Amino acid sequence: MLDKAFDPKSAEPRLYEAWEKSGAFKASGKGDPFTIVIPPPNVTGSLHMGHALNNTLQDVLCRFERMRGRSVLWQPGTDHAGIATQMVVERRMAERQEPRRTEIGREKFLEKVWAWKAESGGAIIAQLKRLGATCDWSRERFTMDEGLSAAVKKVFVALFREGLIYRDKRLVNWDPKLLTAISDLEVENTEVAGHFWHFKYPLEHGETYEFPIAHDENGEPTEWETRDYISIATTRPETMLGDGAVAVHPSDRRYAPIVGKKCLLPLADRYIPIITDEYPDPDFGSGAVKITGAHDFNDYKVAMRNDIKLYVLMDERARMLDADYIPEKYRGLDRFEARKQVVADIEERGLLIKVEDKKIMQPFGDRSNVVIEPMLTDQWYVDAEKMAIKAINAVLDGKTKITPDAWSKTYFQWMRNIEPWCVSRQLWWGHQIPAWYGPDGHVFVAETEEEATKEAILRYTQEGYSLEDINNMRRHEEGEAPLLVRDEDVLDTWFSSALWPFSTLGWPDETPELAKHYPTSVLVTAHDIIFFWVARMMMMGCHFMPDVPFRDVYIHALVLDEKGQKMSKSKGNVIDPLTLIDKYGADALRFTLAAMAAQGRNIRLSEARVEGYRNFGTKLWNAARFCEMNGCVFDAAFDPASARETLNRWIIHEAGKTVEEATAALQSFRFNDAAGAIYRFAWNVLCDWHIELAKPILMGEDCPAKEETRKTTALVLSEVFKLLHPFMPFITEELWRESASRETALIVAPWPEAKSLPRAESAAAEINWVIGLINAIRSARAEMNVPAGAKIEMVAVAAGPAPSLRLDLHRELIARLARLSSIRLADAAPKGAVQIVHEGGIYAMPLAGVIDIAAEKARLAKEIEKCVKEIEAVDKKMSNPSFVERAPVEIVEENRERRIAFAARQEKLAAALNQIAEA
RNA sequence: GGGCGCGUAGCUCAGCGGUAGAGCACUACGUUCACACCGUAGGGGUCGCAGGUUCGAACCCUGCCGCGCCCACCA
Repeated sequence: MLDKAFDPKSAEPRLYEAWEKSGAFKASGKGDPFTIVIPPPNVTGSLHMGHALNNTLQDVLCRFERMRGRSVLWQPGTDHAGIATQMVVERRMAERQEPRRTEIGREKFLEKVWAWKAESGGAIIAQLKRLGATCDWSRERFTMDEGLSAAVKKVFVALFREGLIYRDKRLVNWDPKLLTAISDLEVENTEVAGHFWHFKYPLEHGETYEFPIAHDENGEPTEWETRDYISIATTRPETMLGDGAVAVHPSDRRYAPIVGKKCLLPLADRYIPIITDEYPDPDFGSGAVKITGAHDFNDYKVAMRNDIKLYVLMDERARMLDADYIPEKYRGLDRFEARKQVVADIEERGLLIKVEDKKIMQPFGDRSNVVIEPMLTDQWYVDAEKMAIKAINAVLDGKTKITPDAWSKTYFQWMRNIEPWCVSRQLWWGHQIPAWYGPDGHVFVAETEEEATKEAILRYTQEGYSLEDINNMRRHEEGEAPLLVRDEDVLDTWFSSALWPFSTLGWPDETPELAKHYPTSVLVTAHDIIFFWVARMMMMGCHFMPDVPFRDVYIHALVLDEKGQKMSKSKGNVIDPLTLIDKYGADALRFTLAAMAAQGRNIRLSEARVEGYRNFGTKLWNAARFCEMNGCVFDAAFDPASARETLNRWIIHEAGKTVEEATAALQSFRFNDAAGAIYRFAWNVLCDWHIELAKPILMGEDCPAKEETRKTTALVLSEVFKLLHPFMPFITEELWRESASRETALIVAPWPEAKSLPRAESAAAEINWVIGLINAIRSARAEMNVPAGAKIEMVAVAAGPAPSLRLDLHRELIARLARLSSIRLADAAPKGAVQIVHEGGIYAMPLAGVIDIAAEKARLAKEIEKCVKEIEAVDKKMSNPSFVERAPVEIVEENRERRIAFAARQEKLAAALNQIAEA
């Protein structure tokens, strides 16, 4: 006996445990493999709404495919999240007033991180389970576990040997708070209020030139002033101390007289050349640009092109260096203090022309939120441009399909303009780069130190060193030291994530899982990590594997808050999915997310919607209770094709249509369409009509029709459980178990097949006629203010043989649902009756004395008005010759029929109006 | 500066070439033996604006207005 309502709190953990124990999450069976690798959440993380959506959709697909008999592997795991995790642990150490990481050293620190991971790293996994995620937890991986580390090493070494990974000294995005380089993607450019300072750089030897200050309409100069300086503008005055030149555009005639000469770099008291380069825009600012090659990406390029000296100004914390080219007073100052000082000093010397307020784009570290400083350092790079080629082609050729297709454009755009990927990070938590340096600075890349050492010995031997020399190399003044010193840096977290689709399956070993499940079927993710992750998996997968990492990429929405803002911890606008699960159950949250996951659109989550879908679950629960109370028990031996009753054939027909619709939608990732179709069928068709229409039979005398109806109803309800299971796994599984004795759990039950639910168009037409009539009667009753409880008589006027038969067949149903006391046939409508027109028939309800003549007149007039409007619309179309000529025949025919139907209806209504007017 | 997306019922959103839809909210009625987390009936939209294409446009095209996102080196 079913309880009064479903209790998610007690049922969910119980059901989940049963599924897991049963081995349902394992990729067994002989079906076609269906594989999804989970976007590994950060070990530091907890489940947010984005995860909830992402994993709901993956779980919907996995459950759907599992029921369709495929051998489903949903590969789970977590990401070590280098920067984030290191930050979390360091913060915790600080809170506990423990020694800093630099004080305890690398090894001790890493022990602490591992300890932390062991202690609280599993939180998000538990939360995924609460959502109902059917990952194969026995295969859980971590990006820093042994197997994945082996994959990382192998990939790094291979790419290095192929020349696709290299070490280079160039400008990188430096995070002065986290003290590491970061990639372009980890920089967030934000517009901030800044200033634009205009400085004079005096010319050498007090030289002067004529600078045009007014022009005629042709742009010819008309007025000049004599200048002994060149005017430059900057948003970062402190960097002037590192200027190596001033550049102007070669076509800029204003500066032609002084090109090639030198100007004084104030404060630094150096002379720097005035050069030409294509970079300066003559129409912007003064047209002259100070070139600070070591602290600006553009300037760096100019400096490289023109062989301009670079002056590194700052240390790793962005404090001014103690360097001989920096005046003493600035040394040791923070860059922002230095800025103030520089401006003050320039002004004091009378070299400040003006200061403008200006909005500027400033780069911030996405983790640290401090201003990123371009710094000249040695880092490791992946030659992304070369690796992108195969990845681009794979999508072009359709080997990987991105859905919605609009995102492939974004993918291409980024891939085609890709920059070298800086993969080294000056952190401790992560995959330490497998590179070792010899005494002469030569780098040896190998999977192990032994191999690197072997290589080193080989190289030095070939260079003519004897074994003894090599041994001597190991000796420092202090004594024994290793020949090679390992690179301290670790790899970008995304480097290991990029290998996820094959590293989790066992690569580089040739495991059975790899053979069976690669390429994976679909990657489900949000668009904000297309660059970070999808693109890089494509590059790595296409390079190291014989095929693409996934056949489909499904890009889903971002979940936003009610104001349409991205949820973020810093904004404090996060809606916790677990709170919603506690309140409404996991099923309600899942269904809401799926129902709102329309392609190409973001989701603004509203709690009312979750509540609404929780109610849907309850509705289904109650339908099942009804079935239970009325002996509708699932019978595996019952064949829906054997159903004879019209009502049963109709509901089977409708169920078949729904199966088709939901299946097609799920196959093409239209989650919202699938959810909507199932919802409408379950509530608006099965509950609202079938169950209501079935009541008289179910509650009547025992007979074959009753037995068939019981079995049909139970069967259709079972089909709903199946269809709904991917979306609402808990409540459907519970009902599945409670409503019949079954051989298998719902989670592994076969997905419904449309072909086993035969269509019955004539039955559908008949039942729809009944439904329509009931609707019409109800509507008229309400409008005539007939009390809901009152039973009234109905007279079918001059009904033809077909409607008469239908009326006769469904007399009891119609009477019950429309609250009629009797139904009889007559040749004319009785006086003082409300008359309705349904599919050409007139149905009158005599309301002797009760009827409000004026109200009935108004009602009929309103109905007639509707017909007139429809007819007018059709006439307008039909009277247009080109419509009849050019529109498809079936459209024209449809309109013709429409006209006939409405005209007939209007005629009947008019007759009714006429009659009532006489009365 | 490029690129993408969005403006449809009070709110959150489907629909994207042939009769305007859902959930929530709202109004009226309802103790019908599954369900008030319910039922029945109903109100509510010139589908951002202006042009164009088409027999026909919420849907395609162009422009404009408003909003959002991504990328980018204007010092």
